[in-house]
This record gives sequence, structure tokens and C-alpha cells, in this order.
Amino acid sequence: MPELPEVETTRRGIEPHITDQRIEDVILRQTRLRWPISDEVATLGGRRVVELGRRGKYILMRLDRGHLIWHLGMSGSMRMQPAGSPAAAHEHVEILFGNGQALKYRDPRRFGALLYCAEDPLSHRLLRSLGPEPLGDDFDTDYLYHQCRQRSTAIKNVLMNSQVVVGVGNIYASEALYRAGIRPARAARRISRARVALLVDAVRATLGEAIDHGGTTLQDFVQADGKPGYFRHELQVYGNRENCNSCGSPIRQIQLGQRASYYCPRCQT
DNA sequence: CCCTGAACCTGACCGC
DNA sequence: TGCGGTCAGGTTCAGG
Repeated sequence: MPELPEVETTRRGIEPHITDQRIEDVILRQTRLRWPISDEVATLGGRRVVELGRRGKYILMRLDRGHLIWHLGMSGSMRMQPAGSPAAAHEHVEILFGNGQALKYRDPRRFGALLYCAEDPLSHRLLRSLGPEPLGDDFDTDYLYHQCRQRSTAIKNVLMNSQVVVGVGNIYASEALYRAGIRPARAARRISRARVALLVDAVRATLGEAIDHGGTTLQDFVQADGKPGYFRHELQVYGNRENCNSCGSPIRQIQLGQRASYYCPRCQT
């Protein structure tokens, strides 16, 4: 999926097309996603989109009454197309707007979600215990060092724990650790404060640059205009079985927390 | 509380 | 060409 940069790229691409627009109709072709789409979603015609926000990997669509919470799962994408254009395979949801544009949600693996929420979406059970935004002020050295102190698990697992910090998935965890010179399997509590500071900077820089490139496309992800993300060309270790761009050592792959992890055995300690 | 592994689902790819 | 096995960007949930 879609990690934070892909979700933010999606949000930015869609926002200008739907803000202040009136929903004409909602088409549900498949309601069995991670959780079933509630019947209320089909009845949103007439409501207006007030703003499009994001919390971690969730896209928050605030309506003049109620909210939609979207998640892209592993294979989800959202794009704008003219209303009436043919539906692609696995295009489960379509929202038609007064301006003749359609927001299309596509998700082959259906690990994503679309939830209707009457109240504050930040209080929803799926969102209320999320950690800080990695690009916000609350994610700093003091915070992450404190989170690491008592944890014996690998630092990569800590980075990918959404209760610790949101938005860092399997690609960017490997990339940020490479950038910080820290091995993904290193026990979190065995990392010095100075190196945690490097890691905080690395996470921010990696995610920020990925957003600037429109995210990373491996298979499914497309931006709101249908183009892929271009950060794939900037990846240093993820999916790379070749040599380190810095020292030439072969990149190694290990398994951590059910996920493939990549690192340079010489540059990362 | 912390940590691990199973589960959800489809499609791409690889070796035979 | 077909078949079976493996792997894939996420996250909840059950259980130790």
C-alpha cells in the first residue's frame, strides 16, 4: 500500500476536485472490504464535501453532515475521472459529483476500508490510539527515544507500529533505517539517543522526499490523475538485491515481523 | 503492557 | 499453456 506518502499524494490530488462539491450519487459495486461498507454510504447524495484531511494512512472526508474515513489497504488507489467513464476491474466505489467528476476507489485485494462516521473521526476506535504524525512537531528525538527505551523488539518493528508513529510502512521503514545507518533488526532499546535523533531526521526526510516525488508505485498505486509515483527510482535498499549505492556491499534481505527487510551490512550497524 | 503469528484477498511471477 | 507455490505497500485480532 500506500504508505503515508502515497496517501498524502492521493489526498492532494483529489482535494481540489471535490472540495465544496455536492455529491450527486454513490455507486457501490462491492461492499465487502476489510469491513463491510455500511448502507448509509449509499444514501449520501445531496451532501457536500467540506474538506479532505488525513490522519496517518487514513483519508478523512468531512461532509456538511458526517464523515467518510477511507483506507487504501495494500492495493488501494483513488482517482478522479469524468463521470460515465467505464469502470475498471475492482473499482468498488464511485462517487459522482455536481461538477461532472467521479471519484473512483479501486482495491483488488480489498484490504482497504470505507467507513461512515457521524461524529469526530479522530475519536473513531481505529484512529483514536494512533501515534503522532511523523512530519509533525510531536515526533521528535525525545519522544522516539522514550518509546524505544523499554522495547526489546527490532527498531524496524517499532517504526512500523502505528501506535508509536503513523504512516511508516515496509518500504519507508527500510529506507529510513538505511539513511540513518541503523540495522533494521537492532533492538530498539540498544540505540543511542544520538542515533535516534538521526533516525527521526531520516524518517522525516524520506517521507518528505517521497511525497515530493508523488509516492512509490510498485504495482497498483496511481496518483489521482492516474500517473504512477516516481519515488521508486529513489529507493536505496527496498526490493534491491544489488549493491549498496554508497559502499558497494551486496544489500541483504532478512525477515522481521512477517515482512521483508533490506539493509546494507556495512553502512548500517 | 509487549510481542508474535494468523488471517483477510487477489494477482503477478517463477519453476516445472 | 497450465498448475502449484511464493510473495506483495496494511492492520486487526487472539493468544503467549
